[in-house]
Amino acid sequence: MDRVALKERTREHAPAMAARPPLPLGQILDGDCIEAMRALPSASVDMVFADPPYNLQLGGDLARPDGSHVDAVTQDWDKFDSFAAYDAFTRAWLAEARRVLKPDGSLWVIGSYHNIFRVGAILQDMGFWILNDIVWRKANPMPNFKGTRFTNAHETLIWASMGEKARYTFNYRAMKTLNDELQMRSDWVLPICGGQERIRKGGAKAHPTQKPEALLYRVMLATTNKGDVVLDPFFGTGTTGAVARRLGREWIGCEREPVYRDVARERIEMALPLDESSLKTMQSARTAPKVAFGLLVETGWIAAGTQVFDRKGRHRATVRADGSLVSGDADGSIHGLGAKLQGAPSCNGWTFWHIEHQGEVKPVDAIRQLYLLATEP
Amino acid sequence: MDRVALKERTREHAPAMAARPPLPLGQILDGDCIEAMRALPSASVDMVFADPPYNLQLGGDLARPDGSHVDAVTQDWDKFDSFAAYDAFTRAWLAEARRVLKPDGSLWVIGSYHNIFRVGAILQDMGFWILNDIVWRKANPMPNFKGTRFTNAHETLIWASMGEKARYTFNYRAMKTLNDELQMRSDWVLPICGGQERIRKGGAKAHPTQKPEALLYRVMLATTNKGDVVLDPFFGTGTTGAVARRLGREWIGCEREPVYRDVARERIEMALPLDESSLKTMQSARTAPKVAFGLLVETGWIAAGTQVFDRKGRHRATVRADGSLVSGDADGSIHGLGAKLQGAPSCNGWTFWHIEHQGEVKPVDAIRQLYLLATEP
DNA sequence: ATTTTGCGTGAATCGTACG
DNA sequence: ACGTACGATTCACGCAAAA
Repeated sequence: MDRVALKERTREHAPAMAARPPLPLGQILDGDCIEAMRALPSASVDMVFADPPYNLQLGGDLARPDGSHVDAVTQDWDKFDSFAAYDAFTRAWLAEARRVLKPDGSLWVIGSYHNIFRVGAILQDMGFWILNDIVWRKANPMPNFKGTRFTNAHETLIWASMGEKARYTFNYRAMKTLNDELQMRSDWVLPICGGQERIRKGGAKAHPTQKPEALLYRVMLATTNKGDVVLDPFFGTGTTGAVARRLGREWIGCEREPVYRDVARERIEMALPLDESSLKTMQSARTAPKVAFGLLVETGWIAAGTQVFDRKGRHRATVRADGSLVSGDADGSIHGLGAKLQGAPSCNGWTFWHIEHQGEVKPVDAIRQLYLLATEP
Repeated sequence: MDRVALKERTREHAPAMAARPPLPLGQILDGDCIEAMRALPSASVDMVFADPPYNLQLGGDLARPDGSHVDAVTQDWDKFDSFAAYDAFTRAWLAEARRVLKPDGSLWVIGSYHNIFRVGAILQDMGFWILNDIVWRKANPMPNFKGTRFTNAHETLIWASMGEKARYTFNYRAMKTLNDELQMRSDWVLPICGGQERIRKGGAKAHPTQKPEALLYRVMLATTNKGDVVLDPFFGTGTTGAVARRLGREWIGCEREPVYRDVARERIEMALPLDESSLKTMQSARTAPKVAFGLLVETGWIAAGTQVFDRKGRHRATVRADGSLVSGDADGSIHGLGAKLQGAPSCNGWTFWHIEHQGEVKPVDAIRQLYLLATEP
């Protein structure tokens, strides 16, 4: 895995070499996240992923043109008296996040224009060093029903290290493989969380702001390594925990609503960890084609760990988490490995590799077509 | 054109009713932008578009509000001090921008993750109300050569009104037309400025951060009207002026570098204004000529006594001679009765009620459109 | 069984004029 | 500063019901 930049030496993060309290791995801590984080030792986690309240400040009710009611975020946890109050809250949880992060760890925060500018400025003031801002471009956002503004079709994530000179983890090669051999950009197109993935209780959504697993998948695959500890101070229904388990990362959550904690625990229990070979991500350079095979893995159209094979059954391979394939000692992109196994100069992996899908054997290109049909036109 | 929300009345923006200094339209003001803006009358411009310096370490570009120089010589410079200086500079120019903006005017700022979070938080603190954050997704960004981060493939714009209750201009219909009859979203894909458009002096680019005209075109078309005054405090090579001229908007620039001023003047002179007919944009119903339902009855397009019904045939009503509807005991306007029968708080009668016209079932809005077509000058 | 149509819904700062 | 009346406004996706 890639380690970038020099190791930062700061007194505040010198690891305590004496006996340290054990980390509550795989646990959801009860109560206020700031209090909960205080119970954790300093410099002990590799990543913090935070989806704090956005402080939306919504007005009255909103109706669609057809008269139906928009189910808005009206929860108390999103209410703050003023920008100053929100800022104080933000400083408090960020300070704890900074304390528990290892010097080489990194921070992710997601937000919208309501809060993200404040969060970004505060974390800069605290010494965090912004590495990228990432735009999650929603494939299917809610429209602006009244025609008063531009459709609010994205959210923003900030990725920051502990300081300008800090090392941090960035799995460049895995990201490039995931993006079909093009550098991963700062704008990610992903659908919002809906369908089977959206957790419902009695027909209603269990949590108003559940994030898609594909988003966390990319975040974690890009900036943590297997076995790393990921802390989510605003755990909600546990998307972070579910993805961490799938990707072989350790996790700790904080969540003060008992209902969300229950939902999260049940959900994470059902998340199946990927096996060892699927988790190994590409380490070296390869060459390959166009529409990302990795995107199909990330979005769950093809699960990591899935077996693929050629039409005559002479070659088999396993899909890894970053969209690469592994077959015995050999690995590569769908195209590279196909060529290697056949001893051919090149291979169109999309038509070479097949998959069993709904009881039928289909080329993986068929899955791509399904994805394209479902997302593009 | 659309005006949204109530007119804000604040003392700070009460227009001076006495003689006002004339606006220096079509001029590039010399010197520091904060000083230059001080020469402009309060509440006099409709839009401010600002592309402030991004890089916090451009010591030469940073001056404190009192004019003193920000010392940025030492390599190990104090981040907090530099952020504070940048914030002071930002507050100073935003305060002047706020003073010169009309109560119904709006502000645009473009930036990257280096500065946009600070700018956004500060403008919120000053009372500006964020309407959208817009992501300019670069079609052709510079790659990340070292492979240490995600390719930084976007910049962020903030669009803000003078306050929560302020009116602002948003040409919804023009944007929808521009976007192939779909609502314009908050993510815009546009190429960076290059090729013929990129101004060069002796082979080298004349300005390091020249923005594409397409970006300003969309900004101005969306949020100003013909004849509006647009102020750009960081004029550079005058993209704002060139697009303003093309779109029939007035402009004022501030730029302290003589070289940029010369380039901008020459460039804007060559920009050809569009003719009147090209400038006419699609109007929303809100601003299109109003047609009362009663007028259609009065003029015989819909006869009194005609039966109207909702699309699913659950409700029927009869048109009365005064343009009201009656259904059993209930009556009212097309909107009021529609709402009443559905038990809804409101209803768009134009699309709710249908009529049989030439053997087809059509919303009554279709008849209004026919009327408009037939009576259009 | 397969295709078409209908309907519900998603982190939303979502109206204006005139009494 | 209210209240009240008028009237303008939606995209993509998942799933269920119907054809």
